Amino acid sequence: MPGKLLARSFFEARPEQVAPRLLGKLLVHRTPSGLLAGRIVEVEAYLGPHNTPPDPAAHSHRGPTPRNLVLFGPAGHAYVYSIYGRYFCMNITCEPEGRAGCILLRALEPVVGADRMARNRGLKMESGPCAARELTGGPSRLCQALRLTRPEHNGLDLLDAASLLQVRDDGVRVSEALVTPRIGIRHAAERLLRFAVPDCHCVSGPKSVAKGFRSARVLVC
DNA sequence: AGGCCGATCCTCT
DNA sequence: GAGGATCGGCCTA
Repeated sequence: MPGKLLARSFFEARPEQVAPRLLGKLLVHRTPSGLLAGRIVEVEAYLGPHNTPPDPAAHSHRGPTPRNLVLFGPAGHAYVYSIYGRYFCMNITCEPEGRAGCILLRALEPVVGADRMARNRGLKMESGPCAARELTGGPSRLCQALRLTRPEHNGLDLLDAASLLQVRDDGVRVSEALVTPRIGIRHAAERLLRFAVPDCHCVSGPKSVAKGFRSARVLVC
């Protein structure tokens, strides 16, 4: 297994603070047929209802429901939900237990098992820099590539050595992050809560968004 | 390169 | 009963 597990305290903080620091970390899935791993290169922060101003784009906006209950539990767990009847998206919970807040994973860079990810996505294995974006560039694409589903993975502890799904730190540091509005939402569409590795060819969205047109760069502390 | 559209179904009101 | 943190195909240019 590459790298080491992260401390719970890493995630027991505000999502907008955790999100940029999550860039460069590994998402590792131990499947029956082998290890799948990708480096996190694009994320979005979604804020819990205790915040002022509130975040109407967040699933936790109107308080706990059967679907979003995991968001109000302890930090460092997987929140996986289904969308548009066909896809899944994966988040990591933040904030101390009792408060909601999470980080949506929007893109990975394939690290281990790219050939199997391509098969999981129903793609032929091509070479070149364009392939990675099609493989794991997008919140539902990365779930498909790593075989992540709500029934199997929602609520899993990502910081437990025994867990099949983990977030790990292999020492790679991302010093700078691109900050832009979040993608694909109706409410609070102007807030700068999307964070991406600058100039990464794996990030999702239209090219203008991917390249960070009209965005800011911040140092990651 | 960008915009529109349909697929498809779960969740909450 | 409506709408959604998406994707891929097809259209225009």
